[in-house]
Amino acid sequence: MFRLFKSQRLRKSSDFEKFRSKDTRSIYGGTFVLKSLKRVTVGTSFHDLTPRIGIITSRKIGNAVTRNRVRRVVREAFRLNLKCFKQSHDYLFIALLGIGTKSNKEITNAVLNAVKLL
RNA sequence: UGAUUUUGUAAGAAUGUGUUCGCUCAUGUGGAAUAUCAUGAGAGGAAAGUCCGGACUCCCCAUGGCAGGAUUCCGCGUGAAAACGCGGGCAUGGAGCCCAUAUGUCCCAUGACGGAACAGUGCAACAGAAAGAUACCGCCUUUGGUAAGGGUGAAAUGGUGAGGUAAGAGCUCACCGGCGAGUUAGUAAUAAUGUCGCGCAGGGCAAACCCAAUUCGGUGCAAGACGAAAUAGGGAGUUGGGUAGCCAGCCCAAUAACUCCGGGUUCGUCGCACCUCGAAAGAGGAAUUUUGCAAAGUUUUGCAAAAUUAGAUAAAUGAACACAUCGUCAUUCGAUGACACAGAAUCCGGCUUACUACAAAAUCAUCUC
Repeated sequence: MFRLFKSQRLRKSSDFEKFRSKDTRSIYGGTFVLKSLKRVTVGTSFHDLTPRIGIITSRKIGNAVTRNRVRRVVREAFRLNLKCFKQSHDYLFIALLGIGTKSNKEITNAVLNAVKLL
């Protein structure tokens, strides 16, 4: 129920390139930007319809330890609150400078608030 | 007690236990899957910087020359090599002792520590007349000579005394200092020298070019191999091409080869996870942990058995809650907050840098007896 499959993560650079299109909705959350994009689905199975997420943590936000932490926290927020994310949509989380000082709970709550506005 | 250095161990978003969820890999359940279940494993001393050296990879397994890079006191040892350890020498700096007819001795620290030569070139703030060739004041027999005196400076051509001179000067001499040769000591770096020679014809920088000796083929896992997918032998140019920066040598080709532009694809597997052998099943070995036995005698050794050996790829090693274990600091003294540097990316050995706590050892400083 709360599993996170590889099919629920964006793993190809072509998936990331699609977020450059005009249909992308984005919201600024202080220390991050969250983008969403409706995906063209072919099948009707779970893996075809499930929302997917990609996380971008550039070297600007800190060293490898903080980047790892941000990735894990955002992934965990996505996994435990999958119902908040729309079906057959792709989401892109871009971490910005200053996110390294936020605690795990602060990041989780900020992400969930941003998803409701999208 | 404090500081520094070295070594070791890891630990503050901690550790342990439990509950709930989750990730990666391996093995198993007849086969397959992004399904399911079970079992097991899953970040560091620097994983970092990518500075050296190697394994391994491909390129003509790599020969000669040029160019280019690297190294640089001596001896011994460890090591595949880089590098490290020990001892010695020299230079510079500091503390102590001795000392002024002196300039030694000892301890500590630091050191890219070959070469400044009738090999060559280059560089140098401020002050100063002048920093590599020069005359500001001064002195003299004044279109010139003079480095003794003054002044500047980190540094002005060795010091003291006498002779000498127009005034001066190693111009000459004595002593001291210096350089070279010889001799002696030492494996050597080097040191000593009442021997011989040289008046000492010019300072610093080689982490400036350079010179000398030794040494180095290039490429780096985005190496490289295989599969799948995709596509139009399209256009232009060159005439041998490949080949390390270049040349030679070497290899291949002869109507094809190469370069550029344009177009397409831009996925997977292996490499790659302790090692070796094997097609595979498997066999042998290594290391770690636990248990048992034995020996020494109190944490080591040996034997036996069992288990284990990180392997991701838009990046696994995690999240929430409860309980237990505590330490330091701050505050509003219920509690809350803070508590190092930092995340494997082909693998090893070094170096360097970042940095917290604890333990041990050494050195130094201070205090007490």
